[in-house]
Amino acid sequence: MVFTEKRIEQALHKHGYKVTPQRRVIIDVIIDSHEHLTPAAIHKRVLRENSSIGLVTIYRTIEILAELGLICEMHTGGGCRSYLVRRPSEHHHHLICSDCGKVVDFTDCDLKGLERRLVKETSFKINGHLLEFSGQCRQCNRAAANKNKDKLRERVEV
Amino acid sequence: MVFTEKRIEQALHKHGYKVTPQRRVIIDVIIDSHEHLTPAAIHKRVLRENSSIGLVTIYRTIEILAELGLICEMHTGGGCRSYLVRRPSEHHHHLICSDCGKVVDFTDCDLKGLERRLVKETSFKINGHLLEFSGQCRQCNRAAANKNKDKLRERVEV
DNA sequence: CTGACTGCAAATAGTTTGCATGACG
DNA sequence: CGTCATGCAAACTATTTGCAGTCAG
Repeated sequence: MVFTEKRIEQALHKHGYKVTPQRRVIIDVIIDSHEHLTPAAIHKRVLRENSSIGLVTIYRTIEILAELGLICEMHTGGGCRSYLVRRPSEHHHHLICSDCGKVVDFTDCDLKGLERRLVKETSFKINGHLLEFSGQCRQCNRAAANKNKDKLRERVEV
Repeated sequence: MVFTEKRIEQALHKHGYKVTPQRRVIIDVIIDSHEHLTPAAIHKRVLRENSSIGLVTIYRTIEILAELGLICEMHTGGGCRSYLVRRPSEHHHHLICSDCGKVVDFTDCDLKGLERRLVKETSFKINGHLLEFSGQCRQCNRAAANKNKDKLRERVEV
């Protein structure tokens, strides 16, 4: 089950956002398409319904929808440029610290079983996968913990 | 073990690319940094070594290095904009057809064991993960197979 | 009514291209 | 020496912002 138009409109409402005709069209387009759409692609389709909606409105609307967790962003290659020397091993993954950007590589991901099941269930031919964990490294985690401690202290003192 | 400067220069050479001072500096910077660097960040560091290297050269060099598989691109959120209605289930992943863009969702990814091991080995606090499989859906796979058949036929006929 | 929303135009950021000059092999 | 590489400027593309008018609640 996927969010319906009504559900999305309720969510907008609940968070103090207005439900405008433009937003309705944009939401319809995203719901009707089962592909992942770039802002420009959404705009193109939206224009078929209402030729006066600006691309800016698409950007502003998807920002809100993403913020409310109603749509999700995908990573389809290209665009996110960030590079690292590669390990010659044919295959590896990353564990990335979202605070300091530190990267730890790991090789064995043990997804064969899952992959086999997906192939069986979807009839896809699977060529590859992208797996990344994100979190906080030891230092950043500790730093964050200390900061919280400070904050608590402040609250008590005030 | 990671690609060394020498290895990378050999690879450039082997593929008919020249080893210039600019490329040396860029390669050094990428090797020396264990973080993932954006083109702009690479440029900044490169300027410390040689203040006359242009950002354009960074772009052209990383393009080659990526093409030769010497560096790898990472996905660190933001930048890749492409959206889809979200399933209300708290957690899911995608299987994406690289030909037609069709997306299949799946929920259970069974990474707990791997996650536990990573936590133990790296002392990271893991907050989340990004998992995507890419491949060809049944239709596109079939279409591709037919096209290949046609190609083979052509070759035979010519 | 009033604050949030919209469209336009302009600003900004990121990336690519054309071209004359320079240098690796 | 020829070919590929470089740097500059300009062109593009993608995204964000400022603003005045408009509209949902």
